[in-house]
Amino acid sequence: MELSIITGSQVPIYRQIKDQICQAIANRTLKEGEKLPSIRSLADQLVLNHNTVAKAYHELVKDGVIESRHGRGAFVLQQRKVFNKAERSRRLKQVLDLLISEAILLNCTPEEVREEVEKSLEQLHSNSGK
Amino acid sequence: MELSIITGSQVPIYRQIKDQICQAIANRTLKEGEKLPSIRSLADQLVLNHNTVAKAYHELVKDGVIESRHGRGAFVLQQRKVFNKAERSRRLKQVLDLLISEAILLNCTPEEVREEVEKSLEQLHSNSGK
Amino acid sequence: MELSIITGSQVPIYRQIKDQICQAIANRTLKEGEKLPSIRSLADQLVLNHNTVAKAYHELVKDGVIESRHGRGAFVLQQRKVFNKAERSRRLKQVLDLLISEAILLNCTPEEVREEVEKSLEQLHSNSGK
Amino acid sequence: MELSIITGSQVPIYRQIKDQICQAIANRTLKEGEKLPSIRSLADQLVLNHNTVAKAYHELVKDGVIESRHGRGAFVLQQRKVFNKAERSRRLKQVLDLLISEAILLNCTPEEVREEVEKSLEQLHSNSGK
DNA sequence: GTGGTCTAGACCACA
DNA sequence: GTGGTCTAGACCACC
Repeated sequence: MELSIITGSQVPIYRQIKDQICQAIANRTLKEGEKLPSIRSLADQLVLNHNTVAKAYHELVKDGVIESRHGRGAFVLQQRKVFNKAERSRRLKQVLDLLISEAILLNCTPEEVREEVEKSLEQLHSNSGK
Repeated sequence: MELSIITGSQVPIYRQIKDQICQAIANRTLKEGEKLPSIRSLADQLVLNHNTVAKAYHELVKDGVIESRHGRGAFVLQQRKVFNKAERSRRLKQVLDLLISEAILLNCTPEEVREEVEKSLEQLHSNSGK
Repeated sequence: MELSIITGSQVPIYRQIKDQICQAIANRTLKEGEKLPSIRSLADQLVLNHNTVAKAYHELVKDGVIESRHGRGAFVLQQRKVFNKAERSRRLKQVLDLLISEAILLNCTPEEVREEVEKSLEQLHSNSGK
Repeated sequence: MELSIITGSQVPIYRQIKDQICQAIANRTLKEGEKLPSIRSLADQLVLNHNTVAKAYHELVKDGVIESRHGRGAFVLQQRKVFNKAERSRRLKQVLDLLISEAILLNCTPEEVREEVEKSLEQLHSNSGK
């Protein structure tokens, strides 16, 4: 599995790891029942503190995405928690409020916001064909 | 002016104040040249420390949205600061990273994100014809 | 890094810190990508409250000079934010108003002001060839 | 006497009054022994709080530029306090340090700073022929 | 350990 | 009265 960390981003590192594992599961790079890399090996690979990776794994366990088997490692679970449409809409709206405020402050046109959204959405494209 | 603060939110209080003032200016609840409530009176009204309000106002000054006049108060600027394209792109990107991160976690399709963006963009439309 | 603070000065402490860090970067005492002292350690060293140092760092972040990484520290940015001509002019004007005000009070001739400006500009020369 | 106040400036209003009176004396618009407008009439004319004008006058008295005669008004003094060259240089340097820091932060060339200085110096020109 | 936010309260400069 | 700065100390998120 290939993960890439952007160190200057607003998104915390543990969240980037979490995001990318979710994405890998969604597009079936990581399949159900498959073993994840160990916390320490992933930390070494990404040159991170192992506590950072541990936090990401811990949240994935809490979210029911992976399962931690003592002494054996972490494994992708069969059942993924699914957010319903209303829940997804509600949670996206929180971030979108920030976006709109920033757009107002910067005096952007709606068109410009759409363009920037499209640019950022490319990261999601690989996830759309699943 | 009516502001509402959610204390338990992820979004820091000073940011909520900043956002709501921006929106008030955008929808012309606050007009150009108009005086904002004083830092301390707004702090009293929202039951906050005055430094929290001061921080919000200070950022608005830095962003060229309002002007602070020593001993007299803060006023909405007549002429907004112009951000260049690169700066607008840079600052939008910071928020968009959060959006994409959330979308990945929620397993949204790009199409669904576009829909939600369009819904939120309506707040911007009302302001774009002026 | 050696900073010196004058507590009785007209110039606020956080501004003195900001200025000296800018100058340290300009004369390459602080290099690109280098880590700044932590907020709290610098506050201890200068016998200041940590919030005062935080305010200086925060402004440097806003001005695109340094980058703050949560839990890791603050770092000199590789690539400086580019201000457009209008913005540079606007911000220089603010300081120049103070200069002219002082020159009037001291009854200086324009020629004398020019001489003093040239003396001070030498600090900028050393940085301009890079 | 014609005074003009810029309300959005960094320079406090009382200081703008002080500056312009000094300048008027220097270019002999106001002559020695001449009566200044009363505090309240000047406050009315400039649409200011009379305390603001009073503060300007009070500092001019303290600096030995004008004299306040109880019940009769304020008058320009014969003897103006003269700053020697070294003193002028020292006081200009304080403000010039701020200018250089800002120029470094904005990544200005020395040439650009000179241009902006020249623009601001035009306010001093009327004072140079005395 | 790091930075980010918030509170409480103080003192100063300006109008 | 207004805003600007600074201190002291708290709690949180991140690494």
